[in-house]
Amino acid sequence: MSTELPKTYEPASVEATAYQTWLDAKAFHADPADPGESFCIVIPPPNVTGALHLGHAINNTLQDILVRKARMDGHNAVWIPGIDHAGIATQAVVEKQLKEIENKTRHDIGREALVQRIWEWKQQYGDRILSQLQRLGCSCDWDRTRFTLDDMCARAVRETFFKLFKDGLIFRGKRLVNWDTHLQTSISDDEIYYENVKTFLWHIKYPIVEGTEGKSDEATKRRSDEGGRTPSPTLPQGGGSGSIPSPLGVGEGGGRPDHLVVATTRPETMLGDTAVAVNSADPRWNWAIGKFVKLPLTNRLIPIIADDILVDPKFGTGCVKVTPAHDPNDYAVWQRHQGKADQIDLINILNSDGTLNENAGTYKGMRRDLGRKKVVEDLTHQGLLVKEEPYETQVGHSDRSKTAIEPYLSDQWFVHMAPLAEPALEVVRQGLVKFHPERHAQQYLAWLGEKRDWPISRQLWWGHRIPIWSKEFGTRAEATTIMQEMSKSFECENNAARLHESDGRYFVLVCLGDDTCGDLVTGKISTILERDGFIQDPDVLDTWFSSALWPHSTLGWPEKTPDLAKWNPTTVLITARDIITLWVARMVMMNLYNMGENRWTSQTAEEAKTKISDRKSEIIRHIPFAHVAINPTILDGKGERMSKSKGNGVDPVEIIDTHGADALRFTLTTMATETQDVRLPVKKLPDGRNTSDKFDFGRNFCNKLWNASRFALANLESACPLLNQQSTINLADLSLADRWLLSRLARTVAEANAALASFRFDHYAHVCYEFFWRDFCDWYVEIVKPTLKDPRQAAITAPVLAAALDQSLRLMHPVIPFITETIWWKLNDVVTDRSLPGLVNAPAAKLLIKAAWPTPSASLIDDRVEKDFTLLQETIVAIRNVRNEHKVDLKRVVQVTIAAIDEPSAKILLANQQTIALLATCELQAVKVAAPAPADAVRTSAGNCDIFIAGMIDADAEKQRVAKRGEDLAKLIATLEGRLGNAGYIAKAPPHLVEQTQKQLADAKAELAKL
RNA sequence: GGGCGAUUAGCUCAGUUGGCUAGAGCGUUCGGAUCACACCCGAAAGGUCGGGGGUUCAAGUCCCUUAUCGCCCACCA
Repeated sequence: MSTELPKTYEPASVEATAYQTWLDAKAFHADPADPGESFCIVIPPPNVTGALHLGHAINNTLQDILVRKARMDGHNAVWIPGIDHAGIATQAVVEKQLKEIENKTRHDIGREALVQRIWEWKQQYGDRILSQLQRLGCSCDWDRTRFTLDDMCARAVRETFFKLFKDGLIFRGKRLVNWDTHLQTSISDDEIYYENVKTFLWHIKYPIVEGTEGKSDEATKRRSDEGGRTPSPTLPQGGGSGSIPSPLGVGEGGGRPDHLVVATTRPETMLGDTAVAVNSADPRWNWAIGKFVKLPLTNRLIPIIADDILVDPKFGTGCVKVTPAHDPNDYAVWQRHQGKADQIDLINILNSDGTLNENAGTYKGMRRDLGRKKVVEDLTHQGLLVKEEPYETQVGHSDRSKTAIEPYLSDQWFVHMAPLAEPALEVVRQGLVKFHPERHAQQYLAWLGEKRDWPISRQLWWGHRIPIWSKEFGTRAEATTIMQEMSKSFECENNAARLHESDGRYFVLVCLGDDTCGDLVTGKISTILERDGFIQDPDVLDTWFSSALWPHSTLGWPEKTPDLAKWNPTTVLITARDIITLWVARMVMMNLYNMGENRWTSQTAEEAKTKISDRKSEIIRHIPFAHVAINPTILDGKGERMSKSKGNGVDPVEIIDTHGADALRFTLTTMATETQDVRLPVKKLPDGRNTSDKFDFGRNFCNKLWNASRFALANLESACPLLNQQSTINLADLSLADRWLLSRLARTVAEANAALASFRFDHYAHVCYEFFWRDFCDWYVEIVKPTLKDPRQAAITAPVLAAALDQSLRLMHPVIPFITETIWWKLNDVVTDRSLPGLVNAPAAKLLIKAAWPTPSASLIDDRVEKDFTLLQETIVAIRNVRNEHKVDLKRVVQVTIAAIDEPSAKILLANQQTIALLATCELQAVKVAAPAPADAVRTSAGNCDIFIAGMIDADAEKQRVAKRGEDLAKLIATLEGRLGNAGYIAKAPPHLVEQTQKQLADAKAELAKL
């Protein structure tokens, strides 16, 4: 017997073999020259820092489903795998290791050595991630595995940076960044977490100075130079007598106070204050606008300005100290007032390590917490501290170093977003890029719509080094001259130079797009530059900069490769919703920019809209992907997001060990709904590994498939002679069950197609489950058991069984590839041709992964057949039901008489009486219209046919059963009568519904009457 | 504070444009070692669809409101 298959499906014994077979057959490998419609998915590259968890498992399972389906559809399909170098996260991990094992910092070993160590680390952990994907069954084209820091990606990064620089979209600027004083790097907003900290709100007196004599600060000078205009034209005259009395700082003389009070949680930052802001509509303070205060401890004079955005008069004292260099809101004030009459200064008081610098005067060198203590002490001594009130606030901390972040003014590189964002917004608005579910587009549009400039420099060593060399010159003229000379010697188009002015200093910045196109004699351009005193920027790029290029950089861009021509735009991106902004939006921007012929940008929304409307067919070739499908978030048992940083991630390999890869995949796929996140309680095994009962669902399904296949294979083998002399089978030769099964099969394939086309993975898994377990196993297989033993009947049944199994395996292969592939080989051994000519086409294939997707003839879908079969099912269930209620022994054959409602029903039931007898363990006495009820028989019904079962002796059980049915009917009748009694219903509801209700009522009444 | 989502059986979730006596799996109860499968088979119990309004002939489904939970964004000196 060919079914030496074990009774229970053992994933471990087949998975490795199947996977190796696919690899050996190069089944994952794609060639752009091959025929077939392009289908491409690029993997969301997992961070090299961590092992994969179940969140990755669901994401990659869904991708694998689509790519396997596409392959079976005959598309030229490729799935590009890869890993992200994850800048700060990776460097932090290796630095931590360095500290723990060797007690060294990165400065001890230097840039090159550290980067070398990170590469070693990457090798080890990157391989682990790839092997996890392989255990999961991912059919990635491993020959095309990329790393965001490899040479191919680096080339794309340099080229992109260069183009952006040349187009003026990259600029250098001083910005307030989130500064990690420990790692001494800027970090992005998403790398910050907030902690509640109990501190104080200190209220500090700032004395008001009448007049402006004695002031010497720049801002005042500038204002004087500009003619001493009134700072705030909206200032109402004679304020101060307003109805709100000032509780604080009322001076002895007159009605006006001689000082104002500000409140702060960070008193040490007052050393960098450059203004005090009030609301122009606040009568308590608006009279003071334009005056000055003497900043305590430093004795600098700083202006009182109006800023209605910053200051909420209802909050606190109504006066806000402004420290532009150390607070994001205050920085915004500085920006708002730049170039205006009341522009203010910007003073940085911190060093990059978080200590106070020379601008902090006598506090220089102190750490920020010490400085704070000292400032409070000194203010207290001077009697300027009004109040110290307990206060709880949230302080941002670095995700990596766990230390408090500091808003810090620093030189950074930025990408100017607006011109890139407009086209990216428009392609989504116009539906060239579609989100699934659609609502996620909102987040994308909202975020991108802000067009906030993108800070791309990171003070790290691990990453793409910024391809800029710079040198300072004494004067603008000198710098300009050098620029001109350089432009002569730079024949190559791939380099650009620009003059940069900062704080009155002049720099020449040179961006090298392609360092290799220098003079062949003198060598690389960078070498020449460095010889001339230019130095390369020490910073590296934000990881997202390289990730943003992923859909084209992985395919070889900027080279015009066959891969790129074939597979970009890619077909669909599947990702988690938390990186819609950081990643998805940027990919859309950069693909449009890089792949568009003329590095297209748009200054206005209108311009973008017009261009895209007019040239849709062209633009559609420049998007990175046509669809973005968002997969659910995996939560742990407590409902918290599974993530590496939280440490609650579960390794999919542990689940695969206990349940099998297919069970994991199938279960996760049923959970991939559009709305719900997936809550996955896990439990610890004695050996410390995790597992979860949730995956029993998938494991059971696989086991069912395994055993149904064992049954089918054993029976097909014995029917083999019949199969090989197979003659054409006509629909008319088939039994009701055969035709029903084929109808259900065809319907299921259609539903699966629709589900996958709309990224409803849960629907796909669901229809597979229903068809295979419920229809195929529970009904069809049970019905054909005796048929298969009769050679005459088996001549029809066996081919149908073989075809149905063949199609089922194809249908389910994308979600459960290992088990279906393994069974496929066995099926190939037993029956070579499973086609039913004209009905089911089943082209032979050695490997299922390369087989054709099922395409049973649509004409097989037959509502009439399905309805007739339902009558058969209901009849059987009704008899089983009564048997169970009466506790009839399973083996006891009961006598049944069926009084059919009409001739067609009688005909169906009569034709299938053997099936009824078999599945309901009964003997049919009579099946005909209006058959008389035998004496002492219990009555039940199905499809309005009366079913009489003789020999039921449990009177109590019967009484109960009848009573319950009577109650149900009474309820139903009341509902239906109510509906029909409603004049509106009769008048307005569609006639077929009214008719249906009337019929239901009549049937219910008739049944009740018979009870 | 703004945006999005969720709330349906003990648990985890489906429920397509409003039109069923609201479904599934697990769990529970009853019956079963039947020769594909006990990771199984047959059957049953279990829900006024978070609360309150409204629209409609008809609401789990649409609108308003409210409560609770989750996520994203912006964050109060």
